[in-house]
Amino acid sequence: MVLDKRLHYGFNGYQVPPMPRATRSARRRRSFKKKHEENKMCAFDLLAIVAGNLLLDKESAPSSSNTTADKNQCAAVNSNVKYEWQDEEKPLKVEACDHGSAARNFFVCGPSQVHGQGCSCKEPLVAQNNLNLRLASALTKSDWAGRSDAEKLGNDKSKNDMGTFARKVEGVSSEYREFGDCILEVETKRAVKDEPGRFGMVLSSNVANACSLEDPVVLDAKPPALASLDSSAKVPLCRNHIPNSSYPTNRDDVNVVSRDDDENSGCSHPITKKKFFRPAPRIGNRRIRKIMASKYWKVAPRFKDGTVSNPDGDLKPVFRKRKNYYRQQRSERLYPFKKRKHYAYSSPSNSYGGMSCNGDASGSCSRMHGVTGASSSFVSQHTSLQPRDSHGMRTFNGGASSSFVGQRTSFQPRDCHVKLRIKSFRVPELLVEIPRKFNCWLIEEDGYGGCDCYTWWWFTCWCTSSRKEDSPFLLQCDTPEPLSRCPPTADVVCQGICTGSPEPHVNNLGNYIESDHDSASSPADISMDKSTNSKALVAVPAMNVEALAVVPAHRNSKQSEIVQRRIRRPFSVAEVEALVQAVEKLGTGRWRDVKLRAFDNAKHRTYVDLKDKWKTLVHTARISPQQRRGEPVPQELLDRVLTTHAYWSQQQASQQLKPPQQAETCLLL
DNA sequence: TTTAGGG
DNA sequence: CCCTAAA
Repeated sequence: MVLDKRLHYGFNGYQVPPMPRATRSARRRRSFKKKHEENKMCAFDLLAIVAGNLLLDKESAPSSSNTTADKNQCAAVNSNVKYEWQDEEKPLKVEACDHGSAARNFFVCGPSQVHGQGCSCKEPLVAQNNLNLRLASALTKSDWAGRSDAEKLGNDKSKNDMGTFARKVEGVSSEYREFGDCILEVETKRAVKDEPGRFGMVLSSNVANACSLEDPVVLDAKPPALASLDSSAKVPLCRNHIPNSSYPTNRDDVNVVSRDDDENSGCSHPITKKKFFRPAPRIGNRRIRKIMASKYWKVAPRFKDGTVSNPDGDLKPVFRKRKNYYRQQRSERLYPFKKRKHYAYSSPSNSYGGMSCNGDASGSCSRMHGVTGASSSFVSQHTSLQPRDSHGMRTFNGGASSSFVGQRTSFQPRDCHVKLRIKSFRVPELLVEIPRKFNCWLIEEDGYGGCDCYTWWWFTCWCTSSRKEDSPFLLQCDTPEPLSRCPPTADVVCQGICTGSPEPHVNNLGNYIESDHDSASSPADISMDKSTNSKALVAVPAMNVEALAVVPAHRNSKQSEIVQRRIRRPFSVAEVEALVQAVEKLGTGRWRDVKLRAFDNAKHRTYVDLKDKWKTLVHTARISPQQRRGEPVPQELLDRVLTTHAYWSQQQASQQLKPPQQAETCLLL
């Protein structure tokens, strides 16, 4: 099915409001900063993905299969793909070329998570709340197997507790994990917190082939699918690394064009390359999930020629397990995000053809928070978009009715279950318009030369404007200019953030879709599918169309209001018991000690939580049993609470009297 | 960072 | 649980 002609592509960025002048104290400033960093995180949560067949332009076939893409260079070429970096003054043009061998799917992802919170590699990826799931490397197992140890080790020989190898590049640690036939790189830790806002796109190919799905795939869109990474998975090493530093820095207009002419199934080839950046996590998550699925599908016959097999049988059971796992993991996280305020930007909903979303809660396929200015569109052949101004993005409004079946946009309860049905479609040409002021790097990651490989193209963009090195989050982006209209739409959402950019171009808040029961937030869902013939590759974004609708940014937007809120986790009786015991011993003014003593292993319980819990316990103990709610706490414990509280209160009172006495004593002596 | 309290 | 003033 050939669907839509256009794909509007837009960017969203979280706009940090100007710091109030009144905010003078360092604490206040830190608080402000922290808050917005978190907001930005949220903003990045939402990504959209677009997948489709990317037919390559034979004409542009690169002359060499070699990749020379220097980070600062203009082009990277491999046997099948060519990228070009043009002069700073010129738009970046990227062409994917293939010689009719492989139909490709591509994903376009939004901005990547920029800030990491120092997550440990020991933790499940799902726990890497703030990290990117970088679908960096995608190697086939065979490819992997064919590598020398040295290659596998790459730059970093360290091995983490998960049995995976990690590497650190630019302050980012990542590890390689095996998924199905692929080796994916997952970012596990980011040391550099203050990085420029970025946009990211990931173009992937051949996924469909790898998955070999005949029918549309219905996936449960679970958000932080990272969890899906099997921690036990054996991790291969990879040599691909993120190039160090030196990103180009002065491109204003970027025009990306992907064209395809062919549709076959084969596989595109791999390319070896560099990645300059980290793709959006969420997307990554989705992506990974999908890939994982393929792992189980392996049992199904796979054909390079594109023959399809239907793995459903195997897939479902697996997914169920995974699902639970995700849920469990997720619950450990801080998800979901709480939407304090959101911009209910809504725009006309688009109809997505070929993609349907079924949610447990009707209309709640996904939830997004503050989405603006993001849109994508598939552009009909040979159409190209050119940036028209320095800030917004241009979009095609005309005539593009997409055939995607969209999800509803309204914000839904977080516990929604999302299912996506993806159908295939072809995208003759893809043009991506990137706002000026953002530099972009096309990153190509690749798989390997086999049919099962995946090829990824990454895009990183960020403000060209100088940012404050020391205070990236202090933004003076208080008056963002309205984005150009981005038609509601689409499947691709790209977000970015403009940190410290004096001239915010993109505005907006983060948006994200939450699609799981337990909730974690999940951005766009991606899934791909494969059709019997190469022509029918599919990719789907799980975004909420309406949510993606572009909304002119308003100066008074409250994007900064989106805040994360931890999931509520009632204390169990056992925890109460432990708390009471600790407080009996330590008193009521040493919550940190209480934490260390009794909840050291409960990372989700902070000393503040314990203090709060004690407070509520005292309250609970004082009220009648009829007034109590929640899991009943044994009266015995409540009695101890009162006793303990009374005791320590008295102690504190007496302590306050002592100092003077002691002083007096000293004086007397 | 912790503590203490209001919300 | 959140938010913050205070220490």
